[in-house]
Amino acid sequence: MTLRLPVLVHTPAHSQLAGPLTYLSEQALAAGTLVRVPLGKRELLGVVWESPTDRASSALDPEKLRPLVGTLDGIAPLTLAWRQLVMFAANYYQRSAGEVALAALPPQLRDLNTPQLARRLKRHAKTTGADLPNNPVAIDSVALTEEQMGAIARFDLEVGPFLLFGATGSGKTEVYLHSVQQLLSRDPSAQAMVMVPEINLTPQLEARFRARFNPLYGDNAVVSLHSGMTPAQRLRSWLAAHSGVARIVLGTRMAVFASLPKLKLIIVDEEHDPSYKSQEGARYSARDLAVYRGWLEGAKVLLGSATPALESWYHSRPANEGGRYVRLEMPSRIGANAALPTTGGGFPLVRRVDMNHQPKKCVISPPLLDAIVQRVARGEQSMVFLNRRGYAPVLHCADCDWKSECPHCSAYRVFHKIDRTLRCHHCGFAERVPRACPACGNPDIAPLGRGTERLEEHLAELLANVRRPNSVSEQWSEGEPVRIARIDADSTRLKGELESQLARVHSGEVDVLVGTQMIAKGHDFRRITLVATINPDGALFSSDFRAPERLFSLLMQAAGRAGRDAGISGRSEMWLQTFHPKHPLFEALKRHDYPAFAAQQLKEREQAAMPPFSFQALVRAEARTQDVAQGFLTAASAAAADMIDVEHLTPHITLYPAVPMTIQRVANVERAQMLIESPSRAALQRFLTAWQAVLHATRQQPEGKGLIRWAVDVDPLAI
DNA sequence: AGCACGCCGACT
DNA sequence: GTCGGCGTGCTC
Repeated sequence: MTLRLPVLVHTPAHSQLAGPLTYLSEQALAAGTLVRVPLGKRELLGVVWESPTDRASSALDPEKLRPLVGTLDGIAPLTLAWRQLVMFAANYYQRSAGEVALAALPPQLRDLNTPQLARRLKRHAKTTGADLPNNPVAIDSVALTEEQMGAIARFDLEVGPFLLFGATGSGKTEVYLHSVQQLLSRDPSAQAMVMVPEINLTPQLEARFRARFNPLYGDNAVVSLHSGMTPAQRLRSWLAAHSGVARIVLGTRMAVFASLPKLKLIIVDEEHDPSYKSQEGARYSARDLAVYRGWLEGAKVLLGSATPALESWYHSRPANEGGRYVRLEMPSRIGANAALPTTGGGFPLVRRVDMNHQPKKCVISPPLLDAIVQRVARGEQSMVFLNRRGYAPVLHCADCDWKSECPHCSAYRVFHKIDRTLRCHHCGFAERVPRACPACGNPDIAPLGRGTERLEEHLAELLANVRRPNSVSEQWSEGEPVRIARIDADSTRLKGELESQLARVHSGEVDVLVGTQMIAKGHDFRRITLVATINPDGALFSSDFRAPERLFSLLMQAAGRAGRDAGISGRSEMWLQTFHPKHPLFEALKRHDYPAFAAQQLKEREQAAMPPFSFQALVRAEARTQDVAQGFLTAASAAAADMIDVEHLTPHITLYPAVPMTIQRVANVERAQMLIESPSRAALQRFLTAWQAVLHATRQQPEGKGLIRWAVDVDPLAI
């Protein structure tokens, strides 16, 4: 008998092909089976989405149904929980299930043909299980602190989800390792997933997990999953996870969709990090999906951070106040020297330089320069942090007021002195720096503002006459010049550059390190005793209501870079140059008091009815002209107003007017957006689901003419 | 998203 | 006279 199978294929949300397509099959295939199906002239990878149905899909001409090509033999069907996760993510983030499902599978699954795949599967089968150590080595247990033991015990006992609020250097990673170890030793088939925000952070975490778990469970026990891997590596990891051979999957946000049939534990490290929110395709939050997936699969979820996202912090308020997460606290730094009262718990001393009382236009204030010079003299390292790469953000002509605008975007091109280019950081357009003003011919065009390149140059000038003590003779007078290095996206473009530059810092070949947030995250610099931030004020009065939260967490992380070595932590310092030294954010930072900062922020958010006290979605539209982009949104909004009455949602949904995006034009495409807000997540979801059809319909209307695309961003991070 | 079909500008 | 630009439309 010929059966009809609903199959998901890669059909983007914009196509008219939503939902599963129906194919004919002679055999009943289990839901979750991977198949190949014809679509038009192409052959695509698909996932059988439900059990076979006899009922004819009403709308479709049965004569048009085509049989599926075949199944991907040797790969077990994806589990119900995985399919439910995909379904939930597709619904919640307003995308098609096919897009989410197929994006979650390794690309090689669709690219390889049947014999190629069979070869890969055979290789995979050979390497599995063969190398299990028959004599599990005793793991080298690290002595745990009281706080760590307390957190682990509660994690073991309670259900969760958990928020591990642990200071930088409090030993969160050891808690992760221990929890995973406990799980794997109790359950011989259980799997764990550990997520980190950035690819850069995977190698060191992988090394630590391998060192701990390979001796126990073999070389395939730990696999990674992130976009920096080759397609072949990704397939290998995916298969290891899917087949249950891999016990631990480490990865970036994409790992949240990995197939782990025996998933029992999910850890999200640095859970506050914005990288967990995808910014293209389905704009999902891997952290939020991790919590949902844990609930789906009955797996424990542990979110870890020294500066949790305000949403997570709010969720972890006491249960009797409505909190849903269990808060585990580890406030102390390991190895902190309590005998040094000035620093308190081994945290760096925060010093604020009031720039109102410094020489005008100075970049590095005299006291900060002096502090850096002192470190150099002592053979210690300093780190100067500026979150803007390039030499200068704008090039300017004082005569005619010309500025280095990008011809394709509503943004300035950044001056990169290293290769003498003006580069647009939005569309990539680059040109050689003109010798004279392109508008009026004035040869005297000047950089405005500064980035890391210019800061590096400036520091070199300021420190030109300073000598570091000669490593052999320790003689101040005969010393060598100060060695300055810069680490940012430009200096680490080539593969392996970041590692080699970090190694130079670690081995002491660098005295002063300049860099963007890249150097503030994750990497341990044991010999740095001074961290300075040049100009953090921008985020204090930003229109983005999340800017203070991001700044606080970035500064806390940056401060955490200083003096992780117990021996020197007592004299490490974090310097802030600011025109607002009394700002509450800096006051809280000085006390290393995240709870106070969070309480103040939450109060503001509550008064302004902003997340987490309201729920938001953003619709973005792109078109050749701003009028078309906004017109489409306005028309869809008007149509929604009618719809809302029907749905009885009016009191719960606020639709704001369509406005140009902050960067209105990128690569000659005009962008507009519209904010939708509701005090109820469920009401917002109901509205968006109903509105989806309206948006599609609006596109067919005259108002949709010329529209390039539109997309919904649920729980957007930046507005 | 692909991949077709389809109608208007600069080239062997 | 063709090659090719990307606008519109279709795929179980």
